Amino acid sequence: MQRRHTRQKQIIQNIIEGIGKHMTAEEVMAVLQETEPGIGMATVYRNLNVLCEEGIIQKISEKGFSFYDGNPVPHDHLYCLRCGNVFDIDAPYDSRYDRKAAEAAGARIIRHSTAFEGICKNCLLKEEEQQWN
Amino acid sequence: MQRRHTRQKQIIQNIIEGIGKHMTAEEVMAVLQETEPGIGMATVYRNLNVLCEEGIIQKISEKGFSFYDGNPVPHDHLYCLRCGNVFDIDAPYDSRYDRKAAEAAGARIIRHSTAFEGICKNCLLKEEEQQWN
DNA sequence: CTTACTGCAAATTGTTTGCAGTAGC
DNA sequence: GCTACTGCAAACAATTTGCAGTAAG
Repeated sequence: MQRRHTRQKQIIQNIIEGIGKHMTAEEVMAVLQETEPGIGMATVYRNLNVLCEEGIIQKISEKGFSFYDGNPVPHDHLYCLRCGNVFDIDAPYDSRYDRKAAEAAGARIIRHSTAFEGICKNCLLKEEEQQWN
Repeated sequence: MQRRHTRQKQIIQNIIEGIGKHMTAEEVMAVLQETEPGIGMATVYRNLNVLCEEGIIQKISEKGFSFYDGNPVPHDHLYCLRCGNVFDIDAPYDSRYDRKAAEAAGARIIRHSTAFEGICKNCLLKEEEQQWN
């Protein structure tokens, strides 16, 4: 089944790769509507799934959120318990972790990604300001 | 708002703590029906959420799965790409990881958990058997 | 007695699917 | 021209919510 190159798929890919951060299907849809109204939600989901299969983007499902990330390389995330936002953690991929887990589980590990929970930079700053009131 | 101690909540807690592995809300429901038919799905969800809030159990949402775990201590998981099952990884919690992430993001990290993807022990064994056919 | 909790059904959310029409190749 | 892809609506799964009745304190 030879895959076809369509306008809508190209546009969707451009949006996620261009914006430089992960977004939900809903957010992709919203951006899409600005320039190309009339494209259906189903098309968005279908193309996001295809792009994942092709390894061009990555689907991130953690802590009940679902994001699509233009950067297909596995990387870690921080979930801010205060503001609820999700941030990329820019730390190098540590394959020693894979080896340790492989040993502990007797399994072959392909990749990992870590979900951190805490308070993000912004919320920490806000908290500090509060101290002076 | 003083919380009340109810029979259904106690039963649900017993099930998850007793079974020694994480289970979906659906699975809790199934076990529940064997001994206590008539308890509604909504009650299961409500009590699971309350138990999470109280820190007695833990909700795990990764890779599109949602589990409830009787062990509230954060720990890592392996998602088998072959059989689709989820396994606990029994490795000690490494807080150095938290410190590294805190530094990289300028954030305060409370905890983390890592999702590994790979091939589980069972599937590796099956694969080996295939070699001889 | 008071009101938090229950069981049911209906609502909501996020995502997928069926189908007739459209458009890549 | 063939058939994969689209847009829409309907279907779906997982979870939450509204409500009248029940039971914990």
